[in-house]
Amino acid sequence: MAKKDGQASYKDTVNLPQTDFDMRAGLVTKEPQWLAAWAKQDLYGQVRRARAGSPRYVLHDGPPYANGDIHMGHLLNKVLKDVVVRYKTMTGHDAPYIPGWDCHGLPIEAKVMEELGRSAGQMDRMEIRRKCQAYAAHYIEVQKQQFQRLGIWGEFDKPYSTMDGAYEADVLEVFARMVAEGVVYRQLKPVHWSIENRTALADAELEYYDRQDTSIYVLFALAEGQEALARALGLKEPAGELALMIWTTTPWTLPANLAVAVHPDFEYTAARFASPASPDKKRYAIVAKELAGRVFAAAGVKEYELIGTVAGHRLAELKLSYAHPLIADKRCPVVTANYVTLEDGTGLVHTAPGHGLEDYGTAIRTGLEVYCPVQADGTFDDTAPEFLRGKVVWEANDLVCRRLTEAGAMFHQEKFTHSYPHDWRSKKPTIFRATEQWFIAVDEPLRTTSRTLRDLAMDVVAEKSPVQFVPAWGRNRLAGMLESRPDWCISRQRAWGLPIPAFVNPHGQVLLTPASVRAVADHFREHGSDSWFTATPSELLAKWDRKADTGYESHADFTPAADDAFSKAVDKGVYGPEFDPATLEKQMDIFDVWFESGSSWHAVAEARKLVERIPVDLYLEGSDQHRGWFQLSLLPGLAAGGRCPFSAVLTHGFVVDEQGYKMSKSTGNAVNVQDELSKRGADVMRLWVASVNYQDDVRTSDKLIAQIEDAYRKIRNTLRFAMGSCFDFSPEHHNIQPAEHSVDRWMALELDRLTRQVLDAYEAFEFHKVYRLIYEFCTTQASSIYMAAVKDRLYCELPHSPRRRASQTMLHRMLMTLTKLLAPILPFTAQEAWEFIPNRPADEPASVHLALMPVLATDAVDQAFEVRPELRDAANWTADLLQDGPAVIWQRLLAIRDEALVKLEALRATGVKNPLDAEMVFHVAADDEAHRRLIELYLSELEDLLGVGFARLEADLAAGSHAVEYQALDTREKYKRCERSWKRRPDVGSDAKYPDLSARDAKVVRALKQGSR
RNA sequence: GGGCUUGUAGCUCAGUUGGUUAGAGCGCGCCCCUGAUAAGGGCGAGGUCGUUGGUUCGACUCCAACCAGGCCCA
Repeated sequence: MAKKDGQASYKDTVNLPQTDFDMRAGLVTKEPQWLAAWAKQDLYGQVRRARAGSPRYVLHDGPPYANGDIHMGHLLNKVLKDVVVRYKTMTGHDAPYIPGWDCHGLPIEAKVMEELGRSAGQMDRMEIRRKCQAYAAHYIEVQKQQFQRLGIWGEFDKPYSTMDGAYEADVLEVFARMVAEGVVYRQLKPVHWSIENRTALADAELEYYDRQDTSIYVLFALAEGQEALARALGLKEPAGELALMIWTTTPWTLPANLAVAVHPDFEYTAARFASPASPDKKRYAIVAKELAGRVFAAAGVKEYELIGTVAGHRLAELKLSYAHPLIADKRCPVVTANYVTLEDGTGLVHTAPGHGLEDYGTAIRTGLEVYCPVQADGTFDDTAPEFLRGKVVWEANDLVCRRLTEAGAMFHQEKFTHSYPHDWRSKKPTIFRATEQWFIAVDEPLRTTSRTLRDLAMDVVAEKSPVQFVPAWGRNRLAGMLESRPDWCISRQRAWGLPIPAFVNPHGQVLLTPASVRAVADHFREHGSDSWFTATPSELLAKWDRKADTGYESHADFTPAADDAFSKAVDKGVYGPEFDPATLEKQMDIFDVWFESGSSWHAVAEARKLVERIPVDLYLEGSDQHRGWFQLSLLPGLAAGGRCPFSAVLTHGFVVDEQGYKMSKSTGNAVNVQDELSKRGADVMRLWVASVNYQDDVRTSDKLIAQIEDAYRKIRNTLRFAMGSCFDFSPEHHNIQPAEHSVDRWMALELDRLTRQVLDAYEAFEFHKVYRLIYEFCTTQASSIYMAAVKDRLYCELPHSPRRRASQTMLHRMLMTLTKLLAPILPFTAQEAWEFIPNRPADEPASVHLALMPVLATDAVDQAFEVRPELRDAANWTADLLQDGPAVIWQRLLAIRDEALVKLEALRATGVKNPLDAEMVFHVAADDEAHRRLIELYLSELEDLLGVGFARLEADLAAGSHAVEYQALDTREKYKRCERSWKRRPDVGSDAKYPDLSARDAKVVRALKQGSR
């Protein structure tokens, strides 16, 4: 048919988009290729060199733990960091990023021990350490690959690792400074202890099994304050003995009893009863009123009488003391404690600070000694009552019970079964036993500032502090923890870690001075911390000048707290004079891993010269790190670095499932990073990260990520269409400023608006705003409105026509802008797009990652949006509404577009499926100059914005009307169709030579014919 | 149990100092285009703003309690 031929021939005269930028991303296969290419050309190195000398921006990496594959939490954290680093780089900063790994610690050691199984018992520390070292090294490599696959940029060739000798030496330097500040001390503290393996155990190493024990109710006879108590209770005559009744399931801890704890708010009463031991003698037992019934029922005592009540805090205030039931002449006090409950026992709690964490806390609070008569092998030492010395705690149970019965102190005993912690390796029951531990004092003045660590830390989180918290509540959360935190226990009794470089002399005195620590640090720097286990003290202290070391003297005035237990530990010889390396012995404690990572501000940021001195610009971690890395970097930073290590802290929430529940392997709701990655590619995952508001917990599932993939495609296709439309365009030769009343002008404004809002959002770390802004721009402004509108001129106008070139100018600018704005989030796609942008300006670098973010003409956006409020109401529009900012005029035009589209939709229902088969008539009143002029000026643009074949204006409404009325008409009978532009218009056929073309198209085809001759 | 924190359409997010029928994009449904085509466009239906009280002329917005999540502790 002739018609078909005509179509075919005109198609050759139309400027259809051309591009090789694939519609389908193929990220899964392409991304590894990009990575390989970038590695080959050392693109990261190029970027760093390009920014050398520029203002620094340092995001200091908090080290993930080197075990296992990365999970969604890692992905979230690392991508956020990468977006920050890339954005800062693109705003002209030199933004180095040194990724790190936390290597020491129990999870790896436990895993290694588990894998080794039974043979573990036979291994020495060095064997364990070597296995752990290999394990950590393996996962550093694994995670390094996985992070890089996500497009994370950084010094992956030279990452930091906490098991590196130089790093370890730098941690010790931080420690040495803290020793010099006088905040490091040693003190007893109860820990889970395995008698079998003579070692402290971590919670993870405990297994709970049922065990039968003896539970006993014991009467502690009052020694002092009987009368006062009798009065308080309202007893007429204390015609018998008053005693405090306690309950315990570990009789062997009674020798270490130092106090009885009561709850300040509970009511206590005196229960008069006939003692089974001496039925004729009346005794009064003090118990919590609410528990009295249960206690006597348990003992089978039916006859008793409750007399009077007294509040717990009164009991403490009365200065009572009781006679220790096992130790002659020993008197112990009544203290208060909030952890006392009414669930079990008597409401009075046997307190042995050497054998329980809560008891220990009470001891610290009330000044009790942390007394532990039980030795490492589970036997009692010589400070214990004679009948127990040398006996293991398990046999002591019966001995103690017998002694209590003999003394008439046993009220009742019974066997019972409970869940009890056992050593996971020996499967034997564990005990709580106080051992010497190292601490950082938070309430001792530093020697150089005379202020305590807690005070300094509270300054950092104070309202007026310059340290920035994103989101702001991070400040609060950190403050709450710092306010109430106890001294930091930094020692662990494990193999896989950095040794605390303390030595003991034959007198039992400990050597630990800034100089001795630094000497060991020197040794570690060269040989690694393994040398602690292989070298002799003399070798380790080779660089220590014993005579010159006055470190211990400088601590002569160190009297932390008016606390007996504390002073005693110091007196025990933390700093003593007699230290000959030849006679010293190494101590085997290692550091809490938090001390190692908490020193990274020095071991990395300062040691690697990222900054001359802290603070760095940003720490960015999950919200759990308020207790972890944020806090435990802050303390060493303040003590050893003299200041807070960070200028800003950014926190993100946790990755949870679609319903908002935490992800776990057991419930099977976890999203697997590798699966998603191999299905969708890194850029999709990165876009997901950017799309969520990380300040809260972020929900995810395969379904939700699939939705993000749709968004990715939309963005990609927006770029693609713009690229295709610019195939014959070069900004250098063809740039044309948008015509005054063109939709290009609007696009220019929209691009400026987008750019400013996106850059603002990046600055505020609000990446989900970046995402939303760009995405909505692509769907609405670019795709739905602009590109649809300018298609006709791009396709049908003469290639060099100003009308077409002006739109290409905008599209090209859009390409450059969008690609740059997207680059921090979609590094792969942005680079790919960058290379496909036709005729990139010569002053732009070969890689988008070397480029700088677009710069905005100042306040152009504001001016464009300037509006006079009185003109908001259409009834007030006058001719000078055209004096408003162009963005405001365009708001009105787009409103007109919306209303007209509804009419068009209605017309569609009558059979006009294609808008090109319709014409839009705008009706206004002749005296409504505002609307008349507006539509007149923009009539051709409205035609394209609506996608109709033809648009016209009629000033035929009643005078005084300020409305626009829309009429969508079917033109299939009325006008002929232009076979080139497919528009139905009155001017089709006006050129006799081209009867099937509109005037514009006839002119274009004529020109093309001439041109080709 | 405590500290911090979150709860607006199926999803991701907006909702300005409390003020008319709570918005956007996606998804979904219906339709169109076939010169962005494993693309593009139009229209439409979806919300008792976690619940319950309270303050107020008026509350998604302020207060309280509760419910359900999350992190960290105990």
